[in-house]
Amino acid sequence: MKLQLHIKMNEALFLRNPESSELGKNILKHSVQLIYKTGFESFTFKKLAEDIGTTEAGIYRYFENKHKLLVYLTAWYWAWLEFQISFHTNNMNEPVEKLKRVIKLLATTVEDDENTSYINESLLYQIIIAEGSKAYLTKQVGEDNKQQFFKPYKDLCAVIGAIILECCPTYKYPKSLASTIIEMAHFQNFFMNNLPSLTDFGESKEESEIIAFLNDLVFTSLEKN
Amino acid sequence: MKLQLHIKMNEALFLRNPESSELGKNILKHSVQLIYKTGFESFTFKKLAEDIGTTEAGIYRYFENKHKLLVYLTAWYWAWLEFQISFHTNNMNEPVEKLKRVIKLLATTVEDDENTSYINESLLYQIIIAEGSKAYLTKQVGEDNKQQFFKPYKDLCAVIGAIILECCPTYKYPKSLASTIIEMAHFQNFFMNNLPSLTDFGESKEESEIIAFLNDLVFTSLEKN
DNA sequence: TTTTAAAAGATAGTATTACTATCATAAATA
DNA sequence: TATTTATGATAGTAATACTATCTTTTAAAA
Repeated sequence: MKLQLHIKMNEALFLRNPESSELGKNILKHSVQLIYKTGFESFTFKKLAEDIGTTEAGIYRYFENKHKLLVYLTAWYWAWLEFQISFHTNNMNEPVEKLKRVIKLLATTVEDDENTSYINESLLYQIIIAEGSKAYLTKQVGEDNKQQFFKPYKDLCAVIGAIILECCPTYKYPKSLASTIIEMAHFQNFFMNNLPSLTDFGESKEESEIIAFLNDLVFTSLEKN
Repeated sequence: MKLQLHIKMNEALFLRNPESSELGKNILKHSVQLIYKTGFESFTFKKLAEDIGTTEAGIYRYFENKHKLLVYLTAWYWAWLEFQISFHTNNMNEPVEKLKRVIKLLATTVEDDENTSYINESLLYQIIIAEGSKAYLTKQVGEDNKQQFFKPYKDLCAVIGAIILECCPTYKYPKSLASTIIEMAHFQNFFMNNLPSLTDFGESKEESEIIAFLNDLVFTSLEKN
């Protein structure tokens, strides 16, 4: 038996639901591969169409433009990760252990999840690291936010903030610390691999060191407060 | 008497030195204004040329493409900020006070510096916040790095890392903490203004709160270690 | 002062990107 | 079987990201 995890996406992100057809699923699958391979800047709907073996116009029936597609993919990832977190911290009652688990999940390269056949999570994780912030670092961030495009990110941040408060009810910056952990889990990874002198992990290039750094940062803060 | 601060830029960043002519200085000045106004994605050399009253081809004689121009502006900013830091922490002998000053400089909107007439630092600061990471979040980051485009950023990070070690010689992650402070000074500002629920400063929208958060984060870590 | 070299202006042109529109066909549904 | 719906094929447009060329202006060297 195979449980199918289904993430309900914001309908304003697409013109036609990509999960509703083979072509749609192919768009998701191949866009992850192609963005991973070429980077978001040189990624175009034309190349994607060629990759899939359909036409540009075909892609435009699903997504208005490549920005919306990127926002879709990042939103999907945050929703997926929130589920992973709730799943993996489900029966834990020690908040400190929970938060450690969260940090580990944020900073660890995920394996491809067989349950979601058309999205390769391990490639998507790399996309989140290198392109994720481009989803909101735009002039339209206000409008996109009004349309709730970033709700999964904000929800995840709220969940982590709540765990932080469980660890230390008097801590004053739970949400900022949560967004710091999320962003730094990814940026330190990007720096480690691309601009290593911005980190202390340039030699080893071990994710475990990023986790150790974040744990140190977070728990000294929470113990003191 | 007026002291002119001069920042020597990496020559591989431009085709013709923009500081060597009126047109060049206009390119810098108007590109800062235009990127600030329209965002980097919709910023084009054509619009810039119209803004200045020159032609597209004229801009291309100075910069190969808009990516190089963005890298130029960010590199300039980091070099300028490193000078500001060394200037403002010059006669301080208490490392903790020094680091507090650095955090304040990183997280405070700068006023336009009269000494550099053609670059508006206060607009540039906003560009760094919203577009800065796009300078390195690309597929060419490796090549750009080989050409030393990010040296000013790395130098700044090294300076801050050194101050961190002065505060606490046993601390294990000086460089990662430095890059975390730098990035978070900007991201928390962006979040506060655009996605406020990712921070604890959504109501007040006060930079001073970001500074307080970073101080708390950094100094509890350094005291404990 | 004249010569000449370098920078800037004016104009044109190309390939690619980011779309929109239309029509025919295939597949699913009523 | 009729009809809606998705897809495929093709075309077309405006904008972007450049490159090339030629002329005029400016400024430095002879």
